[in-house]
Amino acid sequence: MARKKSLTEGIDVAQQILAAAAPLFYERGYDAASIRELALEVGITSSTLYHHFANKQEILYAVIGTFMRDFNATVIPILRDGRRPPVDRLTDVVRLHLTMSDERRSFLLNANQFRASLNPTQLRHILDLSWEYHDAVKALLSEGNAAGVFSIDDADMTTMALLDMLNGVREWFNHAGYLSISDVAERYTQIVRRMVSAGRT
Amino acid sequence: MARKKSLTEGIDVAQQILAAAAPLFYERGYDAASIRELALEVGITSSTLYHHFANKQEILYAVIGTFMRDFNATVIPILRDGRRPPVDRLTDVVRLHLTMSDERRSFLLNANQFRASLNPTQLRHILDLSWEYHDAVKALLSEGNAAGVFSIDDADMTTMALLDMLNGVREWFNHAGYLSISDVAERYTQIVRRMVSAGRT
DNA sequence: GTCTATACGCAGATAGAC
DNA sequence: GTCTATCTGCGTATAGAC
Repeated sequence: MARKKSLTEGIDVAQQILAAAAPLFYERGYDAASIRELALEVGITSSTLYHHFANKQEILYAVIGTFMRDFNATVIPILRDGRRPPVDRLTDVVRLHLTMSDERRSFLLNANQFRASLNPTQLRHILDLSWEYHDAVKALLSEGNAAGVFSIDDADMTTMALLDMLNGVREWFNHAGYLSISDVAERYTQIVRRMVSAGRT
Repeated sequence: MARKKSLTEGIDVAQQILAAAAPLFYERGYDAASIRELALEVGITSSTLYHHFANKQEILYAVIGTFMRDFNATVIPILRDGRRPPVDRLTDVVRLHLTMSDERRSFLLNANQFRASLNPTQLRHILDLSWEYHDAVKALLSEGNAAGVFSIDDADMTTMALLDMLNGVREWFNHAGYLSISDVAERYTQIVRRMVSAGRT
């Protein structure tokens, strides 16, 4: 008879390490979180970690990179979907950005916070991913502006303002509060529409 | 004949420590920055640091608290100056927030980043300072809304969005870029006016 | 109020058996 | 692929002389 499998059995160990590292780095900080603590949470020893990753820095890089790639893969196609009205695409992205960065609090677009902990090559790759998203948002704003459905003065600055505002939410949003992340998304959608002067729906 | 005084002579050593600690903590992170490194930069030994502060955590607390108190003392009177039109007060605060957080990059309103490094009492004091500012901004938005010069749906959310957006600037703003902080302030003022639907000037 | 010397622990990382 | 054992250095912090 086949024995019962544990929940995590069969899931790649490297994946488990990343899944444990993400919230650990986010909550305690990269430097404050120790390799031993991480190993303990995964249920392995710290030596085993080094079989899967060359060093601690590579784990950080993998955490940030993996989540940002996922995020971009989800969001960028929506931003670029020319068949839909710009306002609708913008609304969807506001909601998705807030939802994803809440569910996976370790997701970092403002990876700036970890700039000092990554080597130059790693940092460049991360920033490239970040700019991919930024550029797609900016392109949508410009497109809407050209089409006359948005009215903005400076697409670059408006994009920065929008992204910073969305990234800020997970810092203060608390599940225990009276607002759900969905409530916040609804209110933020209204604010964003004002920012781009899209009028009321 | 009185001997020539060095620039820093006579300035309180504790003040010098804070002035050196602020950028160090900001750039390398609180955990990554060592007490020895800080001492070296001030030109004293690490032992001497402990004559002025009980421990490293107290230095962090003093850095954040000092700057936030200064900031509030400058900005809150402007927000509450009932003799001036709400739009003017808001514009001034956008500019001051950006200018001050650029000049003193270590100034942290989103002190959330350091929540794990402060003890509960310290954190509470810092968050109290943060809320003082938040509340003053929110009150201004509500006042303008009631007076009919602003039009916003949710003063709380708009305040959070506004502050996150302003705090975000120092993360990406680069002196080497083509925009000065004053240029950014001008563009952000326009964006903020749209957010509160204050119309064009 | 500043120094020299040092305690003490824990960090990241490695060697080598199984 | 995971373990036990361990290296080595640096971290915060302290003792005590001047």
